[in-house]
Amino acid sequence: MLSRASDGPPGIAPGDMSLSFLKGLTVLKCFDAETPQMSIPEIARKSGLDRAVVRRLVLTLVHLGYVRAEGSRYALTPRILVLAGGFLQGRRMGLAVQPVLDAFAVQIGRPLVLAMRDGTDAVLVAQAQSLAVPPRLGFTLGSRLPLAESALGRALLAGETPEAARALCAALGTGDEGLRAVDAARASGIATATGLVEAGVFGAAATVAGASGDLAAVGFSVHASEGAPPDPAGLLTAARALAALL
Amino acid sequence: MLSRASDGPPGIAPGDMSLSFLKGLTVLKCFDAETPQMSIPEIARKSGLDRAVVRRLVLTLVHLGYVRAEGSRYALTPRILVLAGGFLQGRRMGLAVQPVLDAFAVQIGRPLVLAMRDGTDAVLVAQAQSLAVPPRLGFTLGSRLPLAESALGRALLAGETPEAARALCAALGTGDEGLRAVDAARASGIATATGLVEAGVFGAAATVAGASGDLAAVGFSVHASEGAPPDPAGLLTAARALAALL
DNA sequence: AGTCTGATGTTCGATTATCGCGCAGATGCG
DNA sequence: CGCATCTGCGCGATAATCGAACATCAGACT
Repeated sequence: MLSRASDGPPGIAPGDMSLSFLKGLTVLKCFDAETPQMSIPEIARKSGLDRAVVRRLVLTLVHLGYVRAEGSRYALTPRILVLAGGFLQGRRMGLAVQPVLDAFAVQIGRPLVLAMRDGTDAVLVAQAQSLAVPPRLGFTLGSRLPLAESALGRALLAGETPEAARALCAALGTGDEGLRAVDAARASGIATATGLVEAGVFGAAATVAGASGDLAAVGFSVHASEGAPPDPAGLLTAARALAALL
Repeated sequence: MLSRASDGPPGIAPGDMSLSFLKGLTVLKCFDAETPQMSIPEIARKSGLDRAVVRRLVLTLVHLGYVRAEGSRYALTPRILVLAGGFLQGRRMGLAVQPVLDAFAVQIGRPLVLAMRDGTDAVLVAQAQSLAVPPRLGFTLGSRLPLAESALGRALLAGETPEAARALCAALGTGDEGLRAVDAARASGIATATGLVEAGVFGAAATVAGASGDLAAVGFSVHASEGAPPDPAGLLTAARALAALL
């Protein structure tokens, strides 16, 4: 995992990268939902790096304000969100995308989420509530969803070329069902998934082919206990409106 | 700005940090709302680093998937949000905080935001909509607000000890008005600010003294054109509910 | 079209920042 | 108390990094 070796063409020559920076980012991503707070040796075990190396990297993060010491353990600070804000504000998520997402959430009557592909995952990049419906799995910005088993992921795959979608499904080791679901989504415009990410949950999503080249998916999910889901056709309208903004 | 030198006690010895990692993070934070897309020389100018150094650091970010090339310019990818997700999920923002924030946004009738202090700024860490009210300034997670001129910032200062609040106001070079506003907020429980962050906007916030030590502020804002703001007392109830979760 | 200039991309020998072993101290357990 | 294990940290050796200099590119001008 910690490697300057290129895994695929066109790779980046090892001499064209910074090993220390790569290690530093490896340390940074050790802080996650399961382990928000860790000691130096815990980070060393999780990252596979030497304790002394981890110590210098963590102290660098402390110096810059991204991490703070809590006793002999370390945790991320809110400053890490500012890095995310660079992405969100750079793409005008707050100014342009969020109001449209909010309006469609009200119109459709369900909380909506917007996701983009990151490797073989769908990553949440915006969300809107329409009612005080509790998020089912506690998703936040940055939450990952599987590409082949979630409606959002399938909508993202549907937005790729058939070749790219097939390659991604192969990389995921997904069965024919996932690829068929993606093909169906491409044909109908609406991707669905039931009970794959969470038992009893139906999800629907539409592909957002951004005018400036960004690919995203907008969708909602409904638990069986909440009654029948709304007509997903509204997602197509939302997708068209969002496409102009991405 | 790019320095291993310690600015305040207790500092971290230069030998205890990684200069390459520090430079890398300096490059990462160059990507912001104003400059979401930059070339190597542009990043070099903005960061004060040599072009060759920037090139290696940027290619490291490309290799790890945090940045992608768009022609000869580079931009952040959604993967950067996953780092933010580590913070958000580690503090159960999605699972525990968001539903409470959503419920109070409905109850109070205004979109609500939750902020935490980051140095001399307030940083947005969560937000909830009640109606399809467009965010005024396009705020996203990670957006910064001034500590002394915003209701949220003043509520955060009110949650600090009087000594710490005074020191922060001194560091900000704020006038007596800011400090008086903080003192008033500490007394009443509600911080307010009118027309300082944006003309014609009234903001109100309450301090959230988290049970586990986290300090936050919850608040809303209303533009004069939207009519009278709701009674801010609801923020006190929201603050108490959120305090149990932070 | 050709030339010039400034900007940008890239290389590689020199230098220094980084590595990680080994030691000292702390902690927990029998 | 003794022992085993874990953690923090120093410093000589070395590999990673630096950045000057060169190569290439892009745009302006004639």
